[in-house]
Amino acid sequence: MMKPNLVKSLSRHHKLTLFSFHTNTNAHNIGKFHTFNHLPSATPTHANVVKSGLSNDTFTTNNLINSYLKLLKIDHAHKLFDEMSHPNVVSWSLLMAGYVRQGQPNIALCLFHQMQGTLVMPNEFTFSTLINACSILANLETGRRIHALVEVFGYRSDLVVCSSLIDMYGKCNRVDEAQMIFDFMWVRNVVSWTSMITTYSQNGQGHLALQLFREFNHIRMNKPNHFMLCSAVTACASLGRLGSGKITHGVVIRLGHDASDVVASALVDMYAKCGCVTYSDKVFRRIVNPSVVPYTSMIVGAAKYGLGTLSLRLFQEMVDRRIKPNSITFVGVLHLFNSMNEKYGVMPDARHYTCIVDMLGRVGRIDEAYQLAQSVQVGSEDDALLWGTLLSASRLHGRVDIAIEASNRVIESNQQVAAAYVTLSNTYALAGDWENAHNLRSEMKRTGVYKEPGSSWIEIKDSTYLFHAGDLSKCSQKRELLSLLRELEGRMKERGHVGVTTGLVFVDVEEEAKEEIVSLHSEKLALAFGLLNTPKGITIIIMKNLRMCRDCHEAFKLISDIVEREFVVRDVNRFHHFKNGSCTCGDFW
DNA sequence: CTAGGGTTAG
Repeated sequence: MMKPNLVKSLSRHHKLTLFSFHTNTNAHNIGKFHTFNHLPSATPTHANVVKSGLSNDTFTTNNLINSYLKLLKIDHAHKLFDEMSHPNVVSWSLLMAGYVRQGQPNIALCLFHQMQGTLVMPNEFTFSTLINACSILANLETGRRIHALVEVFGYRSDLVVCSSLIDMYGKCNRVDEAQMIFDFMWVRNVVSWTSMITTYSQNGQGHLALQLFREFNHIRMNKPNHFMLCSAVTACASLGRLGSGKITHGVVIRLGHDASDVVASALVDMYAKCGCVTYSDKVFRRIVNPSVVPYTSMIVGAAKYGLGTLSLRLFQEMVDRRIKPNSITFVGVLHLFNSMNEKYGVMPDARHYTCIVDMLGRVGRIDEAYQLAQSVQVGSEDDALLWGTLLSASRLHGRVDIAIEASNRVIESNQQVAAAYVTLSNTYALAGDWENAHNLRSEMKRTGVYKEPGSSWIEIKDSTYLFHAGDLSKCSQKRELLSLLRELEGRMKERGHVGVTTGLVFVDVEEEAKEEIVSLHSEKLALAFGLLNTPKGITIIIMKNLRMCRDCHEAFKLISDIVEREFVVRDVNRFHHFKNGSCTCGDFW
């Protein structure tokens, strides 16, 4: 391998020698690079060097830097750069992009800082690289500063710069700002459309993502590529829209993108989230070398539908195939919590502890859950999740004492405050302490804390039906619902579910006054039901609060038996937490 | 000679 410093020093001090050096030695090395690294344009061509070597030192060195970067030798590249007497904007941009690609976007930003101390002016390449760095870091503050410079230097209409800006704002959860850029663009291409669709999709705006996706297809400027299709499929997944998901799957196949592993992974996840684990499996089995991502989707999907054995089998299969599970995989297989660090070297963090608290809490081991929550040091951002989880478990098991403590911790975190109030109030109500329940409600009213009502929806044929929690007023068949529930209870008893409580529990607190919570088994798993008629007169039941629980699955199967029809159930109490920010939406409890 | 989009969780 040639020594860059040698090339450099020769080029600086012995310019005449440079010619012969490159002619003889470097030509040989070019051949080597080519052969060993399969990077056709990784090295400067002989012609480039000859043409510019004597007169343009910067150009030559840039070519060498570029070669080193393509060979992932960033240290060599940086060294060359440091030795340059006149690095230009290309030299700077090259190095910044190299660091971003290498996973060190912070260094790229530092380099820009250094660059600002020189007379070299940034160009559109520099900006798109820097914006990309901010996007990866989800560093909104710096992103905005660079955006300002984009305006100052007159690159606001550059297509690539705008696409990066959309992406950056999207990754920082600033949908409005991303949309502003998109709306003001004069020229757009597939990438800019994809950036916008992805921004919607990743920020809980699946409807807008699908709307924009449809619009793109409607104007027929171009066919969607695998990037765009991925985001569209993800949007369907987040909405639980099986119908749209199937249509998008059709588009994927027609456009020949079904061989893309990433698209296939998105499809696997979409079907799992829409409740069709069978379809997930079909798509999954077509992936020749599935990565940890589709495996995780399958494992989590199976676990959510109570198919614990399948979930664990998939996990075992994954491990057997030497695919390394990551921290997300473990969220789906918490049973293996203890082997996380020992066997796989993944340190459990706040998210995993929250899941354990959830698991202990659900089965009624509240005190252990409480102890664990207390012992874990998590960042303040994760506090709401951790203590909110404990709070809902306390409500489930009527532990007013822990509920008070947990809700205080949630309120202190300043996130999900309204939900904490409601849950605490409901805990009081369930314990028969109506006075405190009402006091809390009045307190909320007085201080203007408002809780968004939770909702569920179900997709049947081409229509989506929406229900609000507890709102059975539009349900014309309340009586049928009740008799159906009785039947369910009876059948569950037949299958050996002892300790089934009969009847309905009314939680009488204002908005949720009419919410009926049905205790279906000894662990007081509360399932709220909605009911509707399909055009064909078939009864469909919607279950709220479906969780990872064997009994849920049992109930689910029973309902399937009764309605004898494929249907989709969505877990509506979902909690969004976006990749790069602390933005939350949806209804956690 | 330099730049931009995608998949897994809670």
